Parts: sequence; C-alpha cells; structure tokens
Amino acid sequence: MGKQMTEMLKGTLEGIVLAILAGDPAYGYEITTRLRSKGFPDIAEGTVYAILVRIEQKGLVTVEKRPSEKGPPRKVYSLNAQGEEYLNEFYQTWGFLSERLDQLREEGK
Amino acid sequence: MGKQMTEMLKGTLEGIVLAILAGDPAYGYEITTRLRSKGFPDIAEGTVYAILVRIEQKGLVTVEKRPSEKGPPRKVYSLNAQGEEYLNEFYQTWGFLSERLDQLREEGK
DNA sequence: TACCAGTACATAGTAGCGCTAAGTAGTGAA
DNA sequence: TTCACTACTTAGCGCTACTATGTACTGGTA
Repeated sequence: MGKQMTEMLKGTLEGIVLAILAGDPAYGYEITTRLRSKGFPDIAEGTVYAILVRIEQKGLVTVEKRPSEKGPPRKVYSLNAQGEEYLNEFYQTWGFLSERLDQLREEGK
Repeated sequence: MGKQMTEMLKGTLEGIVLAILAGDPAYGYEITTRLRSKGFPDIAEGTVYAILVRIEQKGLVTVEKRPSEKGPPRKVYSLNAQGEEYLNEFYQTWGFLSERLDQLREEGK
C-alpha cells in the first residue's frame, strides 16, 4: 500500500470500520474481507482486530459471541448509540477537513 | 483540539502544508499563522517546523534564507516539481478515501 | 536600563495509530 | 496427515502530531 495511504488511514480507518458496522453487525474476519473487496486490498487482519479491541474498550460497540460452522467462534460487533454519535463526529471532522482542502486546492490553482 | 481531529491530521497535515505552499512560498512562522486563521487554531508551532524539516529532507521543497526586520532570519519554502507531484498523489489518495467514505455513508442510511 | 511582547526557528520526549510478523485454534477436503 | 480456509490475538516497529521548552532577534515601554 502507498505510504501516503497508510498515514492517511491513521484516524480514518477506525471510522471506516464504524461506518461498516453502521450498515449491519459484523465480525472481524468478515470486516477484513469486506474491506478488501471494497477498495482496501492490503488491509492487514491484525489492524482490523486491533481496531475492534479499541472500539470495544471505548464502549462504541456491543459484542456477541456466536458459533461458526467453519472455525473458531465469531465475535459479532454491533454499533451502539455511543458508537453512532462517535461516527457522526467522525463524519463532521472529515467534512471539516474536506472543506479546508477543497478551499486550499482552489486557491492553489 | 479534538482527539479525532488530531488522529485524522496524521497523514493530512503534511499535505495541507504542501497545499499552502502550492499557493505561494512561505516561511514556517507564516504557515503557522495562516493555518490558525484558516480553521486550525490549535496547530502547534513545533508541529509545523517538524513537517518543514521532513518535506525538505524528502526533497519536496527548496529553501531560501531571507533576513527579517522583526526577528531571526526566515526560511522561505517553495514547492518544487517533486513536491507538486507528491501533492497530486496526496489529492488522489484523499479523493479515493472520500469516495469510499461517501459510499459507506450512503449504504449506512 | 531592564523587561516584555512579538517574531522566528529548533528539538527532546510522549502517545496513538496502522503495519509486520507470528502464533493459536477449529473445520473440512485432498 | 497435510493443507487450505476460517477466525481471533498479540508483541514490536515506524511514522505522525502534540507537549513543552529553549534559543535568538527586534522594538516598545516603564
């Protein structure tokens, strides 16, 4: 993955995962494969699990353990009310940065 | 500054500084004040200087020392060809992420 | 004169985030 | 029994922005 992308994902990948969970609940392995199919082919598994641990500790998700037919039990994550609020803040922060950048880009022309 | 903003600036603040320089050359102190007046009131001076050192080492800018009437000599930074290319890559990466996020946001509704 | 605010640059130390790499564990197919 | 796939975990690393502090020059003012 490009170095710029790696650095830019800091602070945004967490939001992206939350956005995925906002669609519907999912478990780690599933999130990884979804990310990979949706334009982030190089996201490492470890990265996703680290984010899941973090957002659980922050209290943004609820976790439910469900058995799997194909391997170890899954930990299914659902966004809770606090998580939705956090996601909205994330979108706002992103929007703010987008505005500044668009403006700078215009000025630079 | 919000913690989300701090994390999101990782990987973008450097690009923002390059975008400012794309408008016209500037020196560190000036960049800091410009940032503060343009919606980033809490950017620390030290952060800006660290970025300037970095982009100089990466060869994205040329530096010229000019005397100041009001203090120590200024180091004026200008974006060079390599810097412009890097800035374009930055915009592309940003655009890619924007698309993914917009898409996720739509799906989440 | 002495002090302070403003200008201008520099840097050591810290925390957070994503990545690398390696491991554990369960299932089913070759 | 070996391998591939599923599924989760964790230690260590590099990079970035922030905090805090320091240096140095100018001009105003008490």
